[in-house]
Amino acid sequence: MDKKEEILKTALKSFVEFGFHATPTSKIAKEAGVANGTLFHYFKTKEELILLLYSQTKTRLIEYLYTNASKDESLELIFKSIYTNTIEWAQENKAEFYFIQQFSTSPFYGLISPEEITKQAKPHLDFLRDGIKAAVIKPMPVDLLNTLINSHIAGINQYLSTQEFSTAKQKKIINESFQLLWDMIT
Amino acid sequence: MDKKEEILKTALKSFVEFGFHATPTSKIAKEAGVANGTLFHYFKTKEELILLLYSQTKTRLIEYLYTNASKDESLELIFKSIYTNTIEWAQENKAEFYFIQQFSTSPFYGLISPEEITKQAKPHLDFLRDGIKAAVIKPMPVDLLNTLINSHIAGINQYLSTQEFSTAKQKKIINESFQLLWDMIT
DNA sequence: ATATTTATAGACTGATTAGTCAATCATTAT
DNA sequence: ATAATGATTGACTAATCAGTCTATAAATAT
Repeated sequence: MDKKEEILKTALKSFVEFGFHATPTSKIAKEAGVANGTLFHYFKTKEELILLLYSQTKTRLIEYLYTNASKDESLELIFKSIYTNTIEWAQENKAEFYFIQQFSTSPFYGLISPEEITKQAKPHLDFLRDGIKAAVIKPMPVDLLNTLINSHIAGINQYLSTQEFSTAKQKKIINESFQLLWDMIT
Repeated sequence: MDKKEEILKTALKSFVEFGFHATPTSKIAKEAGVANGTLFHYFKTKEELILLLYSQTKTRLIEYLYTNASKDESLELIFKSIYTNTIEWAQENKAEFYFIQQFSTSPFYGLISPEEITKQAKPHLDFLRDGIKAAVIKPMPVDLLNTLINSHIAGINQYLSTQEFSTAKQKKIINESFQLLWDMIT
């Protein structure tokens, strides 16, 4: 029904499989079941489509992370919830997570405005600042902390993706690696 | 003089700036100061050029890491040497390091043979196995360890690249973050 | 009912691209 | 010296691509 969403969904899949420029707009349109011109009705340019796809996907991830993070719990439990949520989302939305990484290490990333980057990082940075204020997390630059945490999660996710683990084994790895990270930053 | 090297060098710069497909072979040839046909004399296809560029760059990085790693020192000192060497290389060869990351999160990565991936990871995995045998490093899957270490380094490098630090400040960050990593895995 | 706006279609275009090819130039071997 | 091999050139091509354009259909407003 919603052709715009259909185009975005199809584009993401194809971008992940073939890359941005190796994915013609004509192919996206065809696989989305719309005409060539329809794609350009919803997106002025291919670049606009790519940029929106990134912003949308990244925003959806961040929104997911903070859904069931009740503020009553301890800092550690909240952090663990965000941590496991990220990996959970990445595992359940492999293409989307991979797309974010692919985009972030592509020249397109330079086209994202600093405001948007700041805005997307804000929830994490605020949380880390709280943790430092409460003397739970080590006093370090929050940017550095955030980068280390993100990298750690990317690494775990890569490890979980390259090999096939049972759900139980997977949970064990996530728990243990969380403990490593938590010990590192506290 | 060496046109092949000149083509590779030019291609890397352009790939980093514009992306793989947004960099025409004609432009690479022009900027390398050779004719269009010359490029295809050295590389059968553009893909071959891209793949060789990755293998070569990755190999050069790995070779650099193990140059001044004398085996007389303690495991910690050897590890620290490899750690700082990686960040040093990444800082001094920003385009090359960025290219490796860009390539690794692109569909091209799937074209690298498993043998080559295994071969490139071997030095690191061997080292980690030694560390576990010597009861210095925590007993965990070496693949997981390696992924965590690589991600950590990628993170630190990103942090150092996005902001401008004095050499002294930079050294301090590297030392402190190494300690975090070392404590985490031992 | 009628007018206006929005959605959809797909043929078309101008520009660009990877790769070819036939022809020289340079180097090395005989 | 001569032959043979490899390096280099740049014009050329067949294919492809992003984006345009005109025409209709559908939805919405008046």
